Amino acid sequence: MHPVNTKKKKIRTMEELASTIGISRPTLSRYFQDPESVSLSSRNRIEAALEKVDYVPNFFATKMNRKSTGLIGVIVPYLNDLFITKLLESIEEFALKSDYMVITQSAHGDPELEARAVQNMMSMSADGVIVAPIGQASSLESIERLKDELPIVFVDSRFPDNFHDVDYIGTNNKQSIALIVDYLHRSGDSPIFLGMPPMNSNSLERELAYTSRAHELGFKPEIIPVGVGTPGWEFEEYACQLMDDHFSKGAYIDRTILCANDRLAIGAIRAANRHKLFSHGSGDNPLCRIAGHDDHPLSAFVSPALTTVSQNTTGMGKAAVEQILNQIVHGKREDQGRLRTFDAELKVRESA
Amino acid sequence: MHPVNTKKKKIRTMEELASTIGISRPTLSRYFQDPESVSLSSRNRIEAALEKVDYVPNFFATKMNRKSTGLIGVIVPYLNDLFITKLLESIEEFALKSDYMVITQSAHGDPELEARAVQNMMSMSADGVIVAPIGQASSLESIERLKDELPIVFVDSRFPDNFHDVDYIGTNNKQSIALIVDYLHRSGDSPIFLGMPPMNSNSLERELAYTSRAHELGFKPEIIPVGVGTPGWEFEEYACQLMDDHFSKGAYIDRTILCANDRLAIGAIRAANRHKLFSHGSGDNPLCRIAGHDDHPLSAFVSPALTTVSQNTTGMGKAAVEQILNQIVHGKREDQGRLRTFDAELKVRESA
DNA sequence: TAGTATCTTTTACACGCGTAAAAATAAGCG
DNA sequence: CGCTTATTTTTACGCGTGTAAAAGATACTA
Repeated sequence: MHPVNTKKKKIRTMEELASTIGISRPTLSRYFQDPESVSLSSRNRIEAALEKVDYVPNFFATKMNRKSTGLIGVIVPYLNDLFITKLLESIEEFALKSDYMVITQSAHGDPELEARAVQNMMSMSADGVIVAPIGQASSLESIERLKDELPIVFVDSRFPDNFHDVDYIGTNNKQSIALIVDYLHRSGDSPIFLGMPPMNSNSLERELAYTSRAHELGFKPEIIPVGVGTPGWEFEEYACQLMDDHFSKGAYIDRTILCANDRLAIGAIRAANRHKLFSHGSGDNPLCRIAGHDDHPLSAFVSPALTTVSQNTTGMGKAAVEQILNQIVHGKREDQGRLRTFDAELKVRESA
Repeated sequence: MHPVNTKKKKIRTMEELASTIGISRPTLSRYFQDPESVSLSSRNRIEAALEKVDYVPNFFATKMNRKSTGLIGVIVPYLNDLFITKLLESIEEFALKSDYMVITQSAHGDPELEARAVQNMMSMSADGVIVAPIGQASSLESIERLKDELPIVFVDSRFPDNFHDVDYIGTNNKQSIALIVDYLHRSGDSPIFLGMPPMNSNSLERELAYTSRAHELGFKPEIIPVGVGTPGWEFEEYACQLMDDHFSKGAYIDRTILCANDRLAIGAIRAANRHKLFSHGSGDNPLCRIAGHDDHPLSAFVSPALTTVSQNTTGMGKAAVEQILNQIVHGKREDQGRLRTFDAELKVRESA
């Protein structure tokens, strides 16, 4: 009737489609898995029919009776963090390039939900799972079961004590922290360290890397004591309040503060601005300096723009996919998981 | 052997589990769907067995032959935006409360991927789909097909011209813009408007709301001309460059700028800071004022802290789930989709 | 042209579970 | 204790597709 917006004929099953084309269903099935696996004449007839028809294969039926589901699961600790979402986008990009579909589940910071996500992955028999764990509060038993059942890769954060046989993709905290510590040390006052709440492996690794580098450079490491109470995931708020308290008492106001990540740094900068620690003096001689870690997408837009080191999220996402595909293809798991850590790059801006 | 970390016996199918318990598989099946639907004695035997055993039902098989899959699909335009991720978390929270599982697919700003996401949702026969469309570039045909097949709800952004029969959850832009315009107007200079690239319905609605309110208040609306070139999704960068250009020429440096969203405002504030438009004069008398829209999680942490209006993301997520559940339960779709728009709240901070 | 090797399609069965209908069991009642 | 009814379990079938094995078609050789 209407030349435009013509409704195509709705076809529900492959059987139906096969009979309207006049071939057998298995032939059609093989076409969908690989168009080359069918003779040219069949291929042409199928493709001609697909033009005039509205058919979507049933997801469940296609995955059900198959050795490989073509699914890569991704479990993230939460979504409200641009570092995580950048990583996620990168993972999806590279998984898609290898014709894998990505199923993402966020734990929303809750170990129970993380355990449920693990269950879902096993239930869907994903070909492999990329896990950015919540951290210390993670449901270790469930992740351990996941490990026994499916290929897995840790990304961003890991468990130092267990899981030695699991591949890990992350930042080379030793290198990245040394990079920024060196810069701060040579460009001015030696830095003190504002850690993040001890939630995942990065917390500890970065603090240790800072201490170690301080010793190497010959200055005394100094860690800002964290407040009481559980800080939760709102790093900006946490750091802002903590530093606001300190600054109010006159503490640390003329120091160089290295923050364990950019979100903390953004909070700290906010606190410093409130106390006018940057605009002090008419010239370009601020009282304090603040640096971060990650190169958060917004770190260039706060004022003063945050000096930091950039994590290679794209590389990490790509590597995570590579590692999981490697396990999927080669099957065997080594006794010792492969570690791939990425070096960071210095991003000197204004805050230090 | 080891008292701790005992590996439970791995059971692969329901059949297997049923036979080890000594009951029939359908009884077990009914237990998993509703433990109450099984006699107490059977229930006890099943639960006792489940303690000693490691069994996860097959996801695909459970969803396959069922009228309702218990899945709610969510299609988002991209993930690198904290407004979107907050919305997503809220949607997941409320979906979970109703025992639905959420499947999220990001289009990564790409209409082709959005179309693929739509296909996936149909392929999985989700019970309903919540769509935050890319915007004008969206693959309209595919969304239209989705609409014909499954219950859907638009959230955040919609298509004004078509889809009158689709439910919509969003911000009451008319109210929210009026709120901030009124505030700016009465507290100082009348605002000029920095729009976002015309990508989704909010772009146009907010600009119109601004113009309309200006007329009502009796001042002349003024819209900052957008630069050439396609701005992409990096709003901060876009606004920062645009305003940096303007400020360099001395344009708008003493004006009140209302930005269509916080990400633009954060970019604009950055540009203003570069030109020292806030720190001008020793007192609290900045040259320019900047306001935003959304209450982005980081807007309180830039300096000056961003004055804005807050979108009720929690309410919107909850409403989206409610609407989709409503469609799922009652089935019938009205000729006219239900619109639920949420009023915003004024957040006066420092930037205006 | 018969015979053999190769490529393609079809037949037949499987996957793990949901669910309606049939069978079995339990409960209630005179 | 026999009969009826309510409850629970089991039998039997189906979901939409993948895939191995059988059948068929085609090409190539002698």
